[in-house]
Amino acid sequence: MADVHPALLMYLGYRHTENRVMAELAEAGFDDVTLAQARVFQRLAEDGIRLTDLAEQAQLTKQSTQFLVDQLEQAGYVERRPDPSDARARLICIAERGREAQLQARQVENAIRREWTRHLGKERMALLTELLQDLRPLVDPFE
Amino acid sequence: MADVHPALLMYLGYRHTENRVMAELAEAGFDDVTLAQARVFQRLAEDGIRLTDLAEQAQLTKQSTQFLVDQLEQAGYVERRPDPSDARARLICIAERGREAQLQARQVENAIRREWTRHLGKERMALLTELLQDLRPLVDPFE
DNA sequence: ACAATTAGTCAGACTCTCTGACTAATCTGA
DNA sequence: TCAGATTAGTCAGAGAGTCTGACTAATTGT
Repeated sequence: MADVHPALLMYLGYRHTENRVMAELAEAGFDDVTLAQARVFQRLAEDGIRLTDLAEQAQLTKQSTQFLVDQLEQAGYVERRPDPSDARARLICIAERGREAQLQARQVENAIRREWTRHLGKERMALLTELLQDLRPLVDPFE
Repeated sequence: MADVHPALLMYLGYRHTENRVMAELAEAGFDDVTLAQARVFQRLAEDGIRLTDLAEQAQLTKQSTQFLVDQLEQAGYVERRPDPSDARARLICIAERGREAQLQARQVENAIRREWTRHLGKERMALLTELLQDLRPLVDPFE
């Protein structure tokens, strides 16, 4: 069947990457992060993010996000700092252990990038990335 | 930041499509399907599939899959038939209401395909699909 | 200054997913 | 051939994840 929807193919690529990252994180000792936690963690920005914004990006309610961030904080992956611009808000930042996990995750991501590049060739891999980027305005609610 | 991982871009495309399908299904009256149910339903083959195989493809335990299939069956989206080749097994098939929902979902998918094609152009859309297909052996555990 | 909005929290219910223990049918090899 | 191992599915219970609703405190706008 040649007529598989591109979105399904995208899903396969994403799922494969997520699986690999989770597996290798666990192997590297980060075996206390759940998938749900990782999906939230993944969206943390370098300079911190508010719970509400994080929730919106993760497509979760802020209560659900809070539940997961609490666990990430408990486990040392994340810390909350006061938001200097708003006393109600707090900025969720990557903490020490989170930084280490992030490094590990990036290595897996890079490995996958290399595998895909080796398979497609450098040109076509660049093309794929470019095409996906082009599609972004249509599919990314934050762009 | 130009260096977003292609897998993340893939995720955005998939999530957008899934969101759209779910929203328009709900609008068309199929508002009793949950996301978890839909993700299982999506994997049903024309000639039926066994619970165990469905579970493997959905990356769930067979107990979880059973839980969701039971609900889909209750709601008329799915029916179970005996498997002629194995008296232990049953084939999970698409039922009447499921057929209707599938039709609706396909229309949304086709609409998205058209939108993407309009945005990228016919050539580049074909190229994207081809590149994603090429990647499939690396990312699809069933290929 | 005060009403409306926004950021976050708390509590409780419901959905989803898992592990473990089980039955029945099928397969395998001595 | 037939007894043990495997496979397909089920049942029960626990745990994780997600939601809605009600709330407090800070900020914004008029």
